[in-house]
Amino acid sequence: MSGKQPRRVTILDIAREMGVAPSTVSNALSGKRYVDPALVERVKTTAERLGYRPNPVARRLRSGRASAIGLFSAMPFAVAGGASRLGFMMEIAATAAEETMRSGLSLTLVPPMEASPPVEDLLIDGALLIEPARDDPFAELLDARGLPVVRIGRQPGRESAPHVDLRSAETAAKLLAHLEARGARRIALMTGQGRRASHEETEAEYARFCALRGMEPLAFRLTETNGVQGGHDATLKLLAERPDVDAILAPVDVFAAGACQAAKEIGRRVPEDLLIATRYDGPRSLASDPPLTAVNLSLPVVAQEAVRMLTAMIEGHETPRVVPSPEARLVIRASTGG
Amino acid sequence: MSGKQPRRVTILDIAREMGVAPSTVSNALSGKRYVDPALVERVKTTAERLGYRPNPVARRLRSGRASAIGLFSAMPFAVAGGASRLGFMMEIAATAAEETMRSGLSLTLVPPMEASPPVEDLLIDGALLIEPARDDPFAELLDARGLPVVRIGRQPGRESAPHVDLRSAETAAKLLAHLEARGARRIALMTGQGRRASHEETEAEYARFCALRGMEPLAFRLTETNGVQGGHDATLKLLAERPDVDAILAPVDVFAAGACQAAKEIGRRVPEDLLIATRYDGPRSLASDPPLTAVNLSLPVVAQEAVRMLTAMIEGHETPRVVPSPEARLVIRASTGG
DNA sequence: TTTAAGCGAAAAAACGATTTTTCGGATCGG
DNA sequence: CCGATCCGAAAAATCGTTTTTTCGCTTAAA
Repeated sequence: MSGKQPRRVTILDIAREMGVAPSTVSNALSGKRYVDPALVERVKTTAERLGYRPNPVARRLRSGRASAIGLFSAMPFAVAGGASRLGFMMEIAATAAEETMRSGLSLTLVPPMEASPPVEDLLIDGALLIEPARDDPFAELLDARGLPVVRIGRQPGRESAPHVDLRSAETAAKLLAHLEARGARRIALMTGQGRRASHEETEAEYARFCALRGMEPLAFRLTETNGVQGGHDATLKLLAERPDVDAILAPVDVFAAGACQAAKEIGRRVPEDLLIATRYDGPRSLASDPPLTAVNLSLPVVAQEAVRMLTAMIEGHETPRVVPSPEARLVIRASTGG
Repeated sequence: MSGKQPRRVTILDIAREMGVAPSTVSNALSGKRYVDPALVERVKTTAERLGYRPNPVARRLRSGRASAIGLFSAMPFAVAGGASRLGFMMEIAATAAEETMRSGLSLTLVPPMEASPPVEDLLIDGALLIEPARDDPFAELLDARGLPVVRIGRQPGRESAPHVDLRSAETAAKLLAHLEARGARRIALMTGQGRRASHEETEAEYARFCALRGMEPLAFRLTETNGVQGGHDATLKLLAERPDVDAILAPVDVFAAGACQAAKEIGRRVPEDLLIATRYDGPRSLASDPPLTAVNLSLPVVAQEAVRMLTAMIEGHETPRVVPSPEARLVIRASTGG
């Protein structure tokens, strides 16, 4: 069955085999110091023949070199995790893992958990942090540990930290314009309570939009951990108090899903009587009834960029501190009459 | 910004500070050997006071443990990866990551890639392998390395290897019975070419189903790497040659998605003229037009069980070699008249 | 009273590489 | 011809733990 592992070939085996010093083997293989070219060749051949694979742990202990990065989600459990675990984080994870492996590193998944994971014990050289809020605890732990971090989405209060900008203001503008074009005259906004850039930018854009049109702003911040139920309840209340609302922009997909449910329950047809739109075009927007209009955030590209920034930082290369995400594209579905 | 890092507190600092040996500090903190309880307390206090954080790299180098497991997908790129990266693997990844972290380990994502990832160099103590085919290359590499592996889905030819049984025969039986109940009289089967247990079991179940009813079997194996297009083309051909086919069971979701497309193109209405069902109830089955009837495979539970088995194996505990997945539940959607 | 166990803690070795220091021999200038 | 310089490679130190071995002391058995 699981036969015992044959001991791994080390640099010492090569040295013994050739009758040279381990340091010479190391230098020959890494090219850090000059070694006679003929000897380098012999070392390489021997290493190849013996099947030598450097031990990344040992290498790291001594030199502090890179071997893995972590992907953290700052999103609360009920939004990022929960029953249907798919979504934002996983979409980024898939691409990031591939890009990471391509750089010779590996990607450790640090899911949102009720009990905060032991950040200190993780063997990582850097981290990707998804949509951190203003006082994100992960961000603080990671910064305290002195690790290079690339944020996916600007972190309020840490504008100068390296990040991929998700351009939420533009996304909000697009969605609002779309709702208006579809006939909305009174649009309500439902964002999350977490102090994330996407919420703040969306609110600002919404305020501007309303001001320009003399539309009375109707903005709410819901607790993200309440999930679908939270969106549902808020929508019931909203529609009861303000029956003239004819569109809801709920960037958090679970809230939008809850809004759909609520509308159906009280007999408001979507999209005929009420338009609903969300931000992330993920499984939840598809699974809603009706499916939700959203935007394509090009998360694979975002993830790729983020990994590139992070690996550059780890290796000490220059890299721009802010990289914009590709322009978001509207994905029009039945919830706005697609 | 990131001021220079104050040298990290090591176990040696604690030892010096207290005038005891480093090994005593180690044993006091880890509890591996008996140390006077009063001394343990003092050590812990001192460690706390100095802000000691164990260095995971050094720990790993000495103990040989990577404290991580890998999640491998044997599924070909076009099915598991590609444009829409979500799905089976990611759904398992999300739960597995959480369960893994709960055990004090971390999870490394090894995505399906065109160029096979360097399995030898990964820092892992064990692996989860998703739906390996008979001669799966990952399985061979992992076994050759002597790593504990838990398969998610039985591997043909390696029946005795530890795995979570996905019970594909029962799943197939359920789907076939459902199609029949919805009026199907001539059901075609579209599986993949990879020699996976799920395909083999489904085919066997299908053969039995047909034999019992005197139904002529119409089974096809498509190349999985052809993705949606493959399912699309095969369906066009099938329906042209056998217009009497009134239902298609395509366990691979991309094939089912392709079948939907093809049916629409040639004016066969789904579900009125043609029933279509698939296996995995993931984003692709939701995103199809119409959404696809599928089964809930309880992947979170499956992932959790698999991680538990694997951690038990890594720690050398006893564990059953085969654990059955929960019973699959039909999720009836529009593609079969849901 | 002598010796053998037993015990908790100290000391040392080990993990596998990288980095720094030392060393022997050739080269060169004076 | 002697000493300083330079060079490539060997030797040693290092990274921070864990694991193994050794040690000094007390206690129990003979």
